Amino acid sequence: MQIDEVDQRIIALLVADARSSYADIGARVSLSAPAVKRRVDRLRSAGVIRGFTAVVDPAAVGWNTEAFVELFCTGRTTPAQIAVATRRHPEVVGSYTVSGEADALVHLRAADIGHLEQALERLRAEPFVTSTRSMIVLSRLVESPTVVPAPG
Amino acid sequence: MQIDEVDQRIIALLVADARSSYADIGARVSLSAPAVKRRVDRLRSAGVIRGFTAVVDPAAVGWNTEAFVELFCTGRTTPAQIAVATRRHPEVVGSYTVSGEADALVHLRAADIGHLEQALERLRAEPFVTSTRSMIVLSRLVESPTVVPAPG
DNA sequence: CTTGAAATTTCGATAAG
DNA sequence: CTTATCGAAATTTCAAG
Repeated sequence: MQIDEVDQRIIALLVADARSSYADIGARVSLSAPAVKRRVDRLRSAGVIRGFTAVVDPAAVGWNTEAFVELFCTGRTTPAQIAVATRRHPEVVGSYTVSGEADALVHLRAADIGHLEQALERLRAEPFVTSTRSMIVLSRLVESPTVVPAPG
Repeated sequence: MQIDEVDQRIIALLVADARSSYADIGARVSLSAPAVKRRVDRLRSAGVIRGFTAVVDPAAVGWNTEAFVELFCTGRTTPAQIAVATRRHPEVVGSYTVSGEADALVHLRAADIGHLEQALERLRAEPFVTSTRSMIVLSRLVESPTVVPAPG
């Protein structure tokens, strides 16, 4: 799909504030509200824009503990297997296959250390997991929800 | 601040779709639209809801390469130092101090391997960085923008 | 094929109960 | 918190570039 500079600016504006009106966006990109809506609809159906979400402070809803866990897997483990296995756990907020020593990196978010330990235990129980190495997050320094290239 | 079950359900609905109307949300939580708006306003000013954003497919906007980099730092490096240093780089989408071997974990997103290498080089040039260990993301299996505890 | 303008419907914000 | 109201925004339709 083709994305022009106007689309990029619209995307950037929606990332900054998903609730801004089409008229507001239109004013900034020199287009009418319906024209903006059509572009947004097109971007949505093309999958460029996956959706709109609220950014929530995890601590405020009681999720105070976070960790990144490196997974070491048995020889013939497929990414698909890791995907379905990690997706099962509600504590998993991110999961990636990676190059390097480990086979996968899993981002966990839990209520507290006890909850985290329990989630980790469940992860380790997956049949293809041979071992894990955990990094507990001490403080979150940066966390951008999404990133778009700078307009221009 | 106090968050009740209704607030939690409202948050969950907004995470699922930040553009749903107050009336729609109200219908699902058995409240009127103004009542929902008041709660959302309260949650926003309390910082529980940080904002609303569009979820964008990074690949669709030309960011095809991703990596997690472990930072090893000199003895007296503070989290604040790491924060300001990592925040400077536009490729950094996440940055955390962690327990374990490394001192920090940095999540990078770049256009391609060349761009990633360049960003990594800039990171390694930070005075307090003694060494790094990179995990290049081969495939993204799970990536939830945010997570809220299951309602109920 | 995309835009802009007008018309209709829906939504948001506020006041009152 | 709810109902009611007014102004604004979204959405559809349609005509024009």
